[in-house]
Amino acid sequence: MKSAEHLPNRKRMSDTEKQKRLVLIDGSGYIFRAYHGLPPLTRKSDGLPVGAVAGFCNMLFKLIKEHRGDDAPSHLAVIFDAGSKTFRNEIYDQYKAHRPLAPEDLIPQFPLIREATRAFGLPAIEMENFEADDLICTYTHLAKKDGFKVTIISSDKDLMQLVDDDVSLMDPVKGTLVGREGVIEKFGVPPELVVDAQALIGDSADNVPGAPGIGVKTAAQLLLEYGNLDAVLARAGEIKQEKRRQTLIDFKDQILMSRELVTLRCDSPTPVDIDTFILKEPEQDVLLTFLGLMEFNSLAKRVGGNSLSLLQASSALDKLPTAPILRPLYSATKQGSAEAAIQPIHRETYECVQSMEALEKWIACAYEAQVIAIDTETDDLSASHSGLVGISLAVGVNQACYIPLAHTSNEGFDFGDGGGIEQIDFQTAIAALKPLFEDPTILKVGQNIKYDLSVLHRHGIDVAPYDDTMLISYVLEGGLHGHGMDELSELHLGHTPIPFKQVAGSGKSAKSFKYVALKEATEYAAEDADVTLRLWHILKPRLQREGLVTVYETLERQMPAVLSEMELAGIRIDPAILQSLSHDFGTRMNAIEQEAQALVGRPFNMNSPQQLGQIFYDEMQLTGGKRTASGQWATDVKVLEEIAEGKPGLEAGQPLARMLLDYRQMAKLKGTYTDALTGYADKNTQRIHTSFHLAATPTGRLSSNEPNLQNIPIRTAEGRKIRQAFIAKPGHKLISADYSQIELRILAHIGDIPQLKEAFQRGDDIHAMTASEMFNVPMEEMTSEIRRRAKAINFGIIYGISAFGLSNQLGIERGEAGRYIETYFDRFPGIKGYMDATKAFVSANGFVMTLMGRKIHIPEINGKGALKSFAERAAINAPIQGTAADVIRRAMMRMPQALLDAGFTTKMLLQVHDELIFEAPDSEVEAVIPLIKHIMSDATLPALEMSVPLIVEAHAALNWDEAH
DNA sequence: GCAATCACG
DNA sequence: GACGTACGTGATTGCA
Repeated sequence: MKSAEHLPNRKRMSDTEKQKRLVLIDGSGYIFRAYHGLPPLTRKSDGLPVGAVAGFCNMLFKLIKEHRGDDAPSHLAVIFDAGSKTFRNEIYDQYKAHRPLAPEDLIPQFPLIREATRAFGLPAIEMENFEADDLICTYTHLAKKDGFKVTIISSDKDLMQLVDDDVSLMDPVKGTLVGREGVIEKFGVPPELVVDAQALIGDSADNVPGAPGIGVKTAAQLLLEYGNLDAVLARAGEIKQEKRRQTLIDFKDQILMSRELVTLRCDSPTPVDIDTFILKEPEQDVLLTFLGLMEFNSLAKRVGGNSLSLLQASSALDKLPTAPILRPLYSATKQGSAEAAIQPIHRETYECVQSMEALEKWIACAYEAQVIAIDTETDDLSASHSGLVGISLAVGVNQACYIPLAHTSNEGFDFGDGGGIEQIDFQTAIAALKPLFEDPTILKVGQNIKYDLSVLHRHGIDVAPYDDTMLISYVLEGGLHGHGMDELSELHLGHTPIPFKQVAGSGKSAKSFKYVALKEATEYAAEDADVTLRLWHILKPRLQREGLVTVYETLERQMPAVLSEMELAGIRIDPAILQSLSHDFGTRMNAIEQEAQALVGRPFNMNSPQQLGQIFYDEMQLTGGKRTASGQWATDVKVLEEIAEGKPGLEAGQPLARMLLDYRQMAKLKGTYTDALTGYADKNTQRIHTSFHLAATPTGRLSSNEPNLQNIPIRTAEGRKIRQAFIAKPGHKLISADYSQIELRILAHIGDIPQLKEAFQRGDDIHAMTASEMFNVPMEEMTSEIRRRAKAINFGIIYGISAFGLSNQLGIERGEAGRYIETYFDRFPGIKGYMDATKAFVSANGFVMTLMGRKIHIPEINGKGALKSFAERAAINAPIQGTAADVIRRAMMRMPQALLDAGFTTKMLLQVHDELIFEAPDSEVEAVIPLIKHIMSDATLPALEMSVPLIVEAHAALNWDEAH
């Protein structure tokens, strides 16, 4: 064995200078082995997946224990892959392109595993754009120059190219050392020819093409015969076997590229010096704290201590270098963080940063703090267009600053010179902040951070990692109150931040933030960052205490980045179509208005419900009209339709009601859509950029505003014309993919209704099936009217049905509606059971939960009478609507990476509750649709297996109307 | 700033 | 027995 060979050498050296031995561990390989080798373990207190972390810790523990004594390494480091893309993707975009995505429950464990490494007192090394193998190669070369012996622990055969007298490779599975002979055994060539051999052989796992038809044997034979790859290629013409000769000539470029791909780089940047790899015992309290927090109790015992309680562990917390994902968990135990956060606000301590020296000082503080709050100020409210005016940072309680970047005193006349205001050059400041904002070890906290992500992205900064206090609050207290900063500040800090109105004015006198004087701007903006950081200290630890970490991590945290990308992409419209529709609607409205005024005999406002009530009930003397809640005459569609039908007492209003119905429809379409939408379109790109709100609804649904693209007409033929104006850019198609009947499917699953589940599994018409069950009509004899009634009942159930509501919807007697409901409950008893259980649960707890664990608070359940009934219906609806919302969120979070990994450039543009809209190049349409369907259909996996299939329908077309 | 209306899921 | 209702959004308009 190798060690015997080197024994004399080492002994001799140990008299004077001990032989330095470096062990480099391929951490990424370890992760996957740990993950696949263990059952999917989760942390007991909050369900965070930690199986791979546990396996990894066990391996490190074993490794350290085994490497004590005589031939113990003097230096050791664990090397990781930094990301999925490296310089090799620039050489060959298909490199590793067929690799499957990391499993969902493994992703949050990557940062934890780096943390585990540090807790064991070992350096965790990675470098963006390079693979772990490149770093291993680089450090190996450096170490050899320094007189080290190197052992690489990895099962990756690529590393065999590094083996020589001073470098050996250890297979962690078999525990065997691979030396020169081992390499020859594997490749048939010595280590120095491994790269040439791999270039010929290729690698299907990494998608390295190599030379078609040439395998290990042939490669070795060729290389040994000609000496090396260059010689093989140069003398390819001499090869006798015709096919082999032709392959080597035809695929020369591909083989050379393959060699470039498999050659490890020994010149990658090195984040730290080898000296820092010097091996030392782990600090017991730090390691035990980590193991305690991970709740690895048996390993903690083996390491030596009794397992520590979180509180006892807190003294060790500050010694632990913390990765962002773990930091918040530690903070849960930090007495004082949350307490410090409620100290009084001192705005006078905020600093206005006007020089690079000052900015560099703040950036240094930010690195020290590791968790900082950021906030951007802009010249208007639209994240996709507004200009960046300044940035504020908070690094601690009352430690906040504002960095003005584009302020000016030339109000109304922006000469771009700042009007003599002293501020750092815009690009210089951006360049200085970019590394901080993108540093993977610094957690950036924002309040509604989607806005800041969008603004900063347009200046070349991709903020990561981040937390969002608005979303943390939403997870903790959704349904109890709003989640805007001012409201949260009042609630948790008892502090009223300076209202925006106070600094920028409101209404007509409102001015852009760039004209706000620096003193006021600093107080306002720095306070926002200060408050945000304080809120984070108070709210984030509660996620863990209340068992909501997984909900936050899997349903919220990625959404700001996903939505920011969608909003910035926007969707293209054809203004000519909208203008032509506007003109058409306008002409017809005018004609109707003339007619109606002639009929009434005087001018009146067609848009005034009040005047209409007067005309119908005072002047025309109609009887039997309804009134609204506030006592006005009701003139909504329902009432107008009754009048238009000419019911007794209402005949006189018939012609006018018809006119109004037509007028109203067109006024709505023109005013809300055809006129307004063109105004939202970007002049250059003709694209509309909506804003999605993540914390607007109690159920987890998104909302869309400015403009609302979730209520574009579809139900009438006239309305659908508006959808035709939403188009794909040239060479592209829009793809609309929507979940079919998702809420009813979720109801079938939650209520465990056998007939519904079976019908969905068979793919039956669900409303017809319901009708058949309820009304004892065989499917073959189903009429559209009976089916319509059943459909209304199905929807009614989702809304927390009442006889009144159903009778209203179907236009039938209340008693009859009541009998329908009884029949329904009789046929589907599971639904009654779900409704009763939900009512009991919400009464006892004040909230209900979705299948994915999102809490929806319904405080009104403690009210009386109508308020309580209202709350009960909301409680019945919330888990259904909320689970559907969770499902599409999961799909959305996975979609961008899935598209990217599969090599598509298709972009996700819009979400409309159960539908996603994409823009795809024509060449991708056919292949991308199955991927989209797959991501959406399987969105609940692996966390939740539905007993009903989630079916997704998708179509592509040039416009939204035809795609749907 | 609220009420009424109506567009969507 | 009265209450007053279908669940969840956002935009526009009129009117105080």
